[in-house]
Amino acid sequence: MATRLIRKLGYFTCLSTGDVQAISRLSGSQLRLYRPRELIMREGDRPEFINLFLDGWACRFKDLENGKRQIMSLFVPGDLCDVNVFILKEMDHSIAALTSVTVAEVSRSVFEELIINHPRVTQALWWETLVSASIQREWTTSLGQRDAAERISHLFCEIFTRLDCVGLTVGNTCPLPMSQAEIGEASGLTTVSVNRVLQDLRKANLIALRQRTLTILDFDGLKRRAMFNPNYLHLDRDGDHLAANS
Amino acid sequence: MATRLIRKLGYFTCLSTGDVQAISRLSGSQLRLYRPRELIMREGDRPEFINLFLDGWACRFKDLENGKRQIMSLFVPGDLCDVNVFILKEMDHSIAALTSVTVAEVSRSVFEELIINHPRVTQALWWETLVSASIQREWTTSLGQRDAAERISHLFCEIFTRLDCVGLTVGNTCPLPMSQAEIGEASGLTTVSVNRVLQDLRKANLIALRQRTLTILDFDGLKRRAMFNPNYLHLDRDGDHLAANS
DNA sequence: CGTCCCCTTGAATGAAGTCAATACGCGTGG
DNA sequence: CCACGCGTATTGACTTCATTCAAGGGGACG
Repeated sequence: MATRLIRKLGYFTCLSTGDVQAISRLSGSQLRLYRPRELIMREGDRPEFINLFLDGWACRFKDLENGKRQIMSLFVPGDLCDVNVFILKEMDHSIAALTSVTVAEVSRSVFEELIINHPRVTQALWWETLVSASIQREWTTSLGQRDAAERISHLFCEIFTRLDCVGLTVGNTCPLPMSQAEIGEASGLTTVSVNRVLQDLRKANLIALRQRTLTILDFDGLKRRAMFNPNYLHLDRDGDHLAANS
Repeated sequence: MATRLIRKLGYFTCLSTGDVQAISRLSGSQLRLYRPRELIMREGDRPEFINLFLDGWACRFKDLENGKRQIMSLFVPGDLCDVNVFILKEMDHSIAALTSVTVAEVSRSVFEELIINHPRVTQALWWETLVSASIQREWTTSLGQRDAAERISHLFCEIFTRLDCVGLTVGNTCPLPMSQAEIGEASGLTTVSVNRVLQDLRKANLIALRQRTLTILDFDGLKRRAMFNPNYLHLDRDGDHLAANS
């Protein structure tokens, strides 16, 4: 079921019952399972579906000629992979599962049927697209201007907030199913640096992290350390001012 | 006139005469002029227009609490600033002019009229949106995995290619109206580092750069130095495979 | 029991940042 | 016309943060 997505879009606007049902129908699309590290889309592929992530984590990444890899973004349950990708002839990067992953493969026709008949959902998906772009810009900012500890702290603040709005946190804990190497690939650091930063954050009593579970012991402190401002996630019911038009 | 945008969209698909006329009408929107360094949108503003850049360069940027600034993306003539931004309640970053800038302020109603009546233009604008997102991911990759010389070389390759596809290059030269400090803000480096990298690229006979004009003396060499693969710009007539559906 | 992956730690190295001084080009106003 | 100021570019010396290299430890699993 697409409950994660529906819950997330609720941060943008109030969806009607019909809207909710229409979105639910997306997860009636062909489901596909991937194992950890399995490729979901490969650079050069022609995109044929919009992947709706129902369960598990995945990432976009690019391998460079010099052997380095950058994880450019993360997918968590409730995320959609590029509304309207099939407009592009081929993928310019790859997508891989980080954990076991379940996706619904939404076809072009199913998607178009949805947006033609549900203008409010269309708006909500636009919002989702704009937020994804905003997250990507924030990652650019992190890599450009934040030091190692700030980057990782920021990443953790973002992940916790994103998971919280799809109901995947428990108290001050959330899953974090990434190895230190993968955290490094996402934050432009080496495994060794990630490890040292994590030690520091633990010593400062900001976080605990073990067995792929993150506990945020001092969210305010972590936010301060990260210079984290959640405004870029646009979770404050952005859509309300558009209600009159719907 | 919106000739730059029209020319760019031509890399995606063949537009009909009616499509072209409809896009041209966008530049009949309220025009606005900005001077160098003037703010075009401010963090916290409610977006009310889609800015279509007709002339001059601008940038998105974010100021961090520690006083650092990251330029997250560049706008050159023919670029659109966030199709459908008015869905967001407020801007999470600012946009400033780098040079003197002319924009057309496209209102929500004018924009909606365009996409309702011109499905092929709608597709082309989706393509533009997806390419912008792709560029943002490439910047993330650059900042995460490329060293100083590679970042700046990559930036130059990208800028030249983008300008070329809107007709703003002359031979192997193009405008580059950014100070070394601004190049640094875009590439996550200090002015001093930018200066040293530029010396190196000049000594290697890859580029010349003076008076805000970039000359690429050895594009292949520069691409190699940058690990530049233009696939992420999707300029190879991506739209052709969709022709049957239009 | 051995292997593989992941995490941890120390020491040496290196890329980019910081600090600081100087030079250059250009427009303004005396 | 020249002096001045301002923004921009350049250069050298020093520092620092993160990387690299290398080694070892722990846990899961066949």
